[in-house]
Amino acid sequence: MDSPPPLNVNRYRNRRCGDLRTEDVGGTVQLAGWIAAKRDHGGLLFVDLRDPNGVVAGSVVQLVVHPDQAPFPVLDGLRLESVVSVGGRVVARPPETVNPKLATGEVEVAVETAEPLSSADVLPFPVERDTEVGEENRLRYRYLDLRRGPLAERIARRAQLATLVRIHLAARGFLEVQTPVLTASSPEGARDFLVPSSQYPGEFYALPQAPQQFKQLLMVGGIERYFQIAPCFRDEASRADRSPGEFYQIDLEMAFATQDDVFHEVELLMTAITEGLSSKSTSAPFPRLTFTEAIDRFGSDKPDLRLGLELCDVTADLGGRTELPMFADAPGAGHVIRALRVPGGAGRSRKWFDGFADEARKAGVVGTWLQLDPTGTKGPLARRLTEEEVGVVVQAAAAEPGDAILVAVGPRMKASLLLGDQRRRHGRELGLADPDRLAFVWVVDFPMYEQDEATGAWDFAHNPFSMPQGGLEALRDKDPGDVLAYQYDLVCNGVELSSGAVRNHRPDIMEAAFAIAGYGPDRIRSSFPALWNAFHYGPPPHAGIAPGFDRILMVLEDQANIREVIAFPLNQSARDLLMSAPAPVTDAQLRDIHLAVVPPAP
RNA sequence: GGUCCUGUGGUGCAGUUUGGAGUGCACGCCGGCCUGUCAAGCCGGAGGCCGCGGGUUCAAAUCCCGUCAGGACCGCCA
Repeated sequence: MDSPPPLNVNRYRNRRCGDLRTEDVGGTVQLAGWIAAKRDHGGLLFVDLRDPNGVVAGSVVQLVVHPDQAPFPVLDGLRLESVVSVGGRVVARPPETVNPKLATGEVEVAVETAEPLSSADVLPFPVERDTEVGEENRLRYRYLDLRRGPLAERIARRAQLATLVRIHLAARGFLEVQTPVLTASSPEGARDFLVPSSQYPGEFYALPQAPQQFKQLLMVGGIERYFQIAPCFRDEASRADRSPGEFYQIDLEMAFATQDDVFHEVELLMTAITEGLSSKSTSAPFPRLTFTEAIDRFGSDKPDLRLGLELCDVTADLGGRTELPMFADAPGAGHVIRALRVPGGAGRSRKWFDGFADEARKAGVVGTWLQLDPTGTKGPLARRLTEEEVGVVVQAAAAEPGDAILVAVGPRMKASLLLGDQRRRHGRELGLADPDRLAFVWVVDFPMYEQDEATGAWDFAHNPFSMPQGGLEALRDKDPGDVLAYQYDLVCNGVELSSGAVRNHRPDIMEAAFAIAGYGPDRIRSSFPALWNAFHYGPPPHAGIAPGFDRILMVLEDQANIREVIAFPLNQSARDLLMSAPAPVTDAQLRDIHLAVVPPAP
């Protein structure tokens, strides 16, 4: 924690509560703060007075008030968390009453005057005691939750992160440019938040889902390196790691840059962040996995590399070669046979294994298993495979006695993702994730297109502005499913921190790329007119990325919920419980913007 | 749009499986006692539509249906 701000010496206070030490004994002080605790002994009243940010810094000092003195009824009558200014003398505590748990524990302040500055009602939840409080109450009384400390500490860390990012990127030659919050609706992506125009009836601004097009326009405008801690707005459902509505990205873009250049800059930034704000360890350059490798080895496009466990594939060893039909038929059906070792899992209950099989079924995969019990190999596969075949699986999975092996048979992606999910869950459960490590990894070479299962139509898998690897030739000659994009993710400890790409700055390649997804040139022109036009006036090749600001904080602060790193978050269902938003507006307001509300049909 | 979990004095929880009087714990609140506490202590007290509505039953916090609120997840998030 940084040092506190300069103290305004005035009639409220001339010292901070938490600063008082033995060398102050004998001096007269004026203090102000919150009443953190009261201990009334009848003949003697102790009051713990807390500074602003006091819970964070542990900056509390004990006041002593005698019943025959004027301040007694004042302090006696104020409830906890009331605000008071007191004058008094710093005295040394009798040796037997020194409190070694307090920084100020060797002294106390004998109160001579007390002026109440504000009073507090009975609190909706305890501020000082660190009892669990329901999140609904914490959000409704966010100012009290902030006063409690842990949240305030994370918000302070958030400020430090913002400062560090600005100083670091400015030193690396990035220009911070602010882009509009009121802009045009974009046809791709999530649902937009719309802002009706009062000047233009029936027309709308949209809040940006990201400054994507603006930062590319800045490249065309000759800005060599751009960054912004950019607010992004998406009207989409939330998750624990995803705010409904608004979030922040460290948005950056570089002209005449390659994928490697972006990686280098981000590795410098993330290393600076880790070293500056965390006791966790990391090492750069970060390892790279292709999307295909990530799926095959870890069953996820955002693998937690701390877990160690990897999937294995026995399709070549067992597919078509066993008496077990689901294995024998797998290669012919284009299916894979994959397995995951669960350390010490042999003794798990039948219900546990059935749960896995059930999840597999829901995922459109066959799930089965082996238990390497010391008394013998058990599980459905033990009965259906020969001893030799069991040995193949055990060896491939590198399993040891006492382990279980989960096996999935089905389409490559589905089977892998199913086991990847198990890997993540059991890995965390088994404590395989080192909490002191930040395991960054680049996931590269994402496919450019994905095929709709039902219609067979191709669509962009990710960002339509990404440069296809191999350019025009690849688009012309390759099966769309085989075209890779210069598209990359930065993953840390199983959390997707960031997506980025080398952008497609060539109108001709853009036309070809959009054509495969079924969009004609008119569609590009009408959907992205500014970018399309700009790319006809000498756009430089450029590349960028946008690490999630809130997500980085979550990882640094070991928080599973994004609301824990935001001062005033919306709740899961996008309500602001503190400010009561959203809320109806007056008819006059609606008239101004030429809107009428049509309630949903019952 | 869907699935699951939770809802009990101001706070956090137990009680719900197996229906039997709002039964309990810790904290807070109000009052009293108390001159060395720092999670102060002791005594007393107040505070409940068991989220809400309906149903089953002699009887519902408990079982069933619906609904609202909070959370986790699926869909969604270029």
